[in-house]
Amino acid sequence: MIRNILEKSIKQALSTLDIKEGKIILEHPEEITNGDYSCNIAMILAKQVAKNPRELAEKIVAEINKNLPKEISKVEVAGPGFINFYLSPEFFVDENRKILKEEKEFGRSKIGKGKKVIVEYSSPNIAKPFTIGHLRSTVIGDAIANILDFSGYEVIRDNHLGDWGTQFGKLIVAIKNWSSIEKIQKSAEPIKDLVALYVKFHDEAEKDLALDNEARDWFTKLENGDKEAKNIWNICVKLSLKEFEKIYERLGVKFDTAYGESFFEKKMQEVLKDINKLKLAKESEGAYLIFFKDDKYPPMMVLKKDGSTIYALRDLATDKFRKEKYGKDVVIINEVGMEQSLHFQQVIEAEKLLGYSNGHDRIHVKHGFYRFPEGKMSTRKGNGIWLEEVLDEAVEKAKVFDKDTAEAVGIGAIKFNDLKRESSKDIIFSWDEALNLKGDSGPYLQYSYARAKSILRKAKEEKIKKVDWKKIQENEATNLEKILYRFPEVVERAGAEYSPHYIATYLIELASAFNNFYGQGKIVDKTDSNSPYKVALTEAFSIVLKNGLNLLGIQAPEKM
RNA sequence: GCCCUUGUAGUUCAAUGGAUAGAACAGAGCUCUUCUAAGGCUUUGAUGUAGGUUCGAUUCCUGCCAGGGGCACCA
Repeated sequence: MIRNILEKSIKQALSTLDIKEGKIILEHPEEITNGDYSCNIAMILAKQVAKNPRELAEKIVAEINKNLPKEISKVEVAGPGFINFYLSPEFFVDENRKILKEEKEFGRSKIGKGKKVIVEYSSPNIAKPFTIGHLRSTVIGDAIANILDFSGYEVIRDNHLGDWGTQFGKLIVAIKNWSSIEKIQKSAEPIKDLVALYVKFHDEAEKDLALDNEARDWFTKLENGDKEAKNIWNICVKLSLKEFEKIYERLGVKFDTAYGESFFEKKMQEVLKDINKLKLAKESEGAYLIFFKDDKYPPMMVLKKDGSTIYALRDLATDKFRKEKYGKDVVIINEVGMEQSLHFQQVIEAEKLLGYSNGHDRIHVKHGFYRFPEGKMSTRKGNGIWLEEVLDEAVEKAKVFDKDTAEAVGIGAIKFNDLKRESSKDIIFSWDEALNLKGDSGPYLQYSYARAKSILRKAKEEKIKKVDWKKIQENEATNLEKILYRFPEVVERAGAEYSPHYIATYLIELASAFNNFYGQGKIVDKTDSNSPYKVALTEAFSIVLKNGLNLLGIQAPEKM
């Protein structure tokens, strides 16, 4: 990569000047007129060498100039002591050529070669609505998995279904009291019925305290393999999975594995044995919990006072299983909401104590809530917005422009709206914002892609010649070229920080540069000798944009 | 009470300790006989507050103010 060439150049200059090198940071200046890369090393080292920063920078530049790599056309000192690098036109031409050659492989790297990673995401709860709240984990987790896969990791995508827990006791009680499992099976909208029952349970339980105990009993029965309980549970799981499948299909999300929590039911005893062996847990108020040294975190419950298990223990069992199945070096990433931060800190700490984890192989990627003016949404109160309705509405809105691509565009809009921001922050949900088809949006990217494709079709019709790479004489690279080559490093950063939004914001910048390029004059023009190169550039743009959209899980329509 | 997290134009978001804090939407003004106007161009407008560290702070540290989340039998 070009970064390495620049770094080497700087290092060489520093060593001839006999300066102990500091950390070399290369960044892109915000103003593109300030060069393609900028280095602040002189300002950092100035004090150490007792020189003023500009003076030092000048010396470094003089050294670099003595042995200037062909990729660099100019190096200069600017501002308080920045060293700015201007890449040569030949470099950009070479990059474009590379993009056309590598096509959908452009941006792929081997950073993660030989490393395995499990990305756990989406993880909806059985018999609960798939709301817009689940969208975040689904979409962000999927993008992270795509990015890591593209970076050479062996990625296992796991949907950790919430198919176990006291909630099922509640559901069984509700079904038995106010409906029947047969009725639900016949229903046109079984999940909505189940949710309604769940909500009703909570309303009734406020008046009738006996219901909660009944629910606990039924969950215990379920854990003990009671036939009736198991049957109801099985049906609920099947109905839910069918519903989820529809959503995943529309979102274009796939999983490699979907071990529900129930799968770990029998594996928890082993974890308990490990805990006991190391004497990590103590009894308190009838329950059984792990206490942390110096109260680093609040104690974590593993068994309830009635002896039944709780999700913390299931999570430990899950990770123990993963380490056994995929090897102890596997990295586990949980894409789960912020509100579970403490839980994951506790789980990870416990896994360190248990020897399941070294502490670096367990990562909680957090995301904020979708927030509404009324406050945090809650399935319990029944005011969550169903994702299906949001998708339908988005698709409906997209039909105004083009019916054929409405599904891809509407869903692209929703996904991009989620992915474009740093995930840890809350999203204040507004229909206008989420369904926005203008500006910094998924449709803007898709539109730009379709437009580029249209130009390429036209170029073919007009029989524009292929570029003769040897004959290209460029004096000044376009802004589009100055952004295109950065894709691989953006992917690298997005992967390193588990942050798809870097790709999202990059793609917007890229598409803007292209649209500006488009606005500057004809691309397909037989009378223009530069036309072949402009067409090649358009193609390079379409390739990079498509690769980027793929990573975000957003479709790129050929026509719109 | 303790812990975590967030405060950037009217609004929604960017910004690897760097240069004149970028976009988009909304507002004002241009721009389709031309490969897609879901576009392009111009323009108005912002770092909650008080300190500290630093050559340099939206970014790091401390206090305060304001939002959000979590803290034992839900997941």
